[in-house]
Amino acid sequence: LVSGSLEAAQMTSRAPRTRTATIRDVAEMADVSVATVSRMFNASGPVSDDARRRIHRAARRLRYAPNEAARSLITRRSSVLGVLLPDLYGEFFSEVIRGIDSGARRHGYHVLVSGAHNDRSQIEAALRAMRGRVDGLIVMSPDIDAATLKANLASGVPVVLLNCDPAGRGIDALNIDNAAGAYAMTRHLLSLGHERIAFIRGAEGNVDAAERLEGYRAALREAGAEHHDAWEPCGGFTESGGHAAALTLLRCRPRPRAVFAANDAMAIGALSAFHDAGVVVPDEIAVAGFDDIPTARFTSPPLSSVHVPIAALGERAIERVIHAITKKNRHKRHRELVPVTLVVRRSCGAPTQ
Amino acid sequence: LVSGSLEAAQMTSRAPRTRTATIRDVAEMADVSVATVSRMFNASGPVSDDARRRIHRAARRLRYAPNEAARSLITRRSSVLGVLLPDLYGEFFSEVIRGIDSGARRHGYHVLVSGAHNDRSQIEAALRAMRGRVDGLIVMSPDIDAATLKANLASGVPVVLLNCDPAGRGIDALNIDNAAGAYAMTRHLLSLGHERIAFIRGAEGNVDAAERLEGYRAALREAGAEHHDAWEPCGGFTESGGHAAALTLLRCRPRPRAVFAANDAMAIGALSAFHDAGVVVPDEIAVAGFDDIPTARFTSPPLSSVHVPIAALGERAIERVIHAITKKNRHKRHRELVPVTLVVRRSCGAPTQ
DNA sequence: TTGTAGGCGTTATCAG
DNA sequence: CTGATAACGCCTACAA
Repeated sequence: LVSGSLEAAQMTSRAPRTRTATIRDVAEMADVSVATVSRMFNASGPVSDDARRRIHRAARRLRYAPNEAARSLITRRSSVLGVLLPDLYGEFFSEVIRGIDSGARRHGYHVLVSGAHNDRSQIEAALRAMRGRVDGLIVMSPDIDAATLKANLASGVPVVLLNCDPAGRGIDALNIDNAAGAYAMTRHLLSLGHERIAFIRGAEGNVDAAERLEGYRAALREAGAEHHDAWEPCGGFTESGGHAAALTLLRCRPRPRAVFAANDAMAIGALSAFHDAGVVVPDEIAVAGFDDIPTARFTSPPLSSVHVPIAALGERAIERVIHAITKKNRHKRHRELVPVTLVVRRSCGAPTQ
Repeated sequence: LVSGSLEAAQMTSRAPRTRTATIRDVAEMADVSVATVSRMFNASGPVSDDARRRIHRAARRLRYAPNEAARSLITRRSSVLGVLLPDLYGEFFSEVIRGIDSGARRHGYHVLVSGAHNDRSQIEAALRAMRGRVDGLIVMSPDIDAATLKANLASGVPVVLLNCDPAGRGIDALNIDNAAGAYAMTRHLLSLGHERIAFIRGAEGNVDAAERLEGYRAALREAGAEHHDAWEPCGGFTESGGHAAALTLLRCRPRPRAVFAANDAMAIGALSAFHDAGVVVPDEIAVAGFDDIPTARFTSPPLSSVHVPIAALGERAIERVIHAITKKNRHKRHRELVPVTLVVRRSCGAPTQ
């Protein structure tokens, strides 16, 4: 009974705000029809200055905000873009998201993220859950195939594949120019006179990892340089993986003169392993990475790397989805390669810098 | 005319999928009422095995997925949680998001992110845009005040402040135990015999930065250790800021014997500065950081740091919002401190390890 | 166990 | 310039 009366008191004290205001409330208070209110909020038709003023005042007093669910029910668009992520690789991931977010904001979209999908069933579940909540989708899960995508997507939702195997035709794809980057870095290492160059591979089954490996091999092949399978340990894209791989490499005979890691995290792990083993970089062994994450310029020695405009990648992806949403018909689907550049610092033993 | 007939042909070939299926289509094909279909999908009432089978089949053939907009219009919930982020600090940020995402997923929620808000008006815009699209909110913008929050939020949307100034009463807050962590690390440095300890401050106006500074000062004061204002340069939480601050410190007389950075990124910048200057860590100067990001164990020398369970922080935040959503009434709003631990590696010159 | 019908809050199409 | 009013797709009493 006591609690009952307390409740009643509370109800009374804040009675006017018991329900969030609707367009109808605003219309009533401003003494116009809901249609007029709607027209004003969407700039979708003429509204007299007088009505405009009254509506504005009423809306502010009622703290009115349109119900987005109702809007998108009739509009058939949510202004939300979905982003499907793989297991996240530290700084690389955070940069991509930053780019995606800023791009989306600039175009008036929101971002719905869903990360850490390992197996296929999880991806399918995420895909289904996004259905109907998003106007477009950016997919970054390397191991998804076009068929799965099509099967679990609401037909008509534009998709852009980011860093995925673009094998499935008919889907927009955006990729880093991994092969060219790895090729260029390997050539650079070769040009420095390092003959025996090892490579620390990225995650198994990852497209970026595979393409980078390919670029490395192509450069070596072309130069007719020495090469052994043992010089290609896998580091899984993590610092600890790179550390372990570097230790393996140290035991190789002949020992490689340079180590090119498929990403910076692994290169950092390798740097630490060499340091602990008392092997001096770059004098005894040169090191290079891929991605050029912010930390790269602050390792000891500073890390040479292949610069990837990570945030720009995210922004570009956003632009592609939005383009697909806007001009849904007759826009050609194609693969786009984002160019990379070499950043030479001290870890690779180049004379300058 | 030609194009007209082409169009017609296309329409014919894919006529059945011209419009995404609704619950009504499923009901018709399964020869039941929409109510029965709804009951089955929401497990909100009895459905005979026979009907169940037919509905299931129809839904699959039609590739039916409920329209979320319509659902949340009537249900008044979207199963979406909003996350408001500040400018993003690399790895720290990506770890938090990972925790948030995994926590949300486990509870059947989606995550709508919105990042990089600097000034107040941007925050307000983001807040307003989230209105009505989210069931709850996690706010990580340090410079937002409770009043702004209340003014721009739909009333009734639960909020959890993450790493923000919890000054505003009546709002849930989750904070790292910054003071205790900084205090403990400073004590540790002191116990190692380092008398002159400098501190690289984080971003201006950031709560974490302020609390960490406070912990450092408290320990120094308590020990009666030497202290100069010049020993507290600001590094803005970035690697390059830490680098610059370290250079400043090197010019101090007397020169500090240890440097405690308010986060690991700055500590890494400092490490690099000392290395370049030929100052050996930890022999000539000890270094310690805060956060214990993954990279910390791979710097040279490995970085001593205050370990923050970053991902766990995100998960905990999710649990708090969801709790608030579920038992909206009578749940006490309070501040919660996440405990931190000391991780001693080689950079601080401790004898072991 | 099932079906009917009345909203949920907006937008959009018409007449005025 | 303005106002009725019909959707949008779904949930949920209530009745059968």
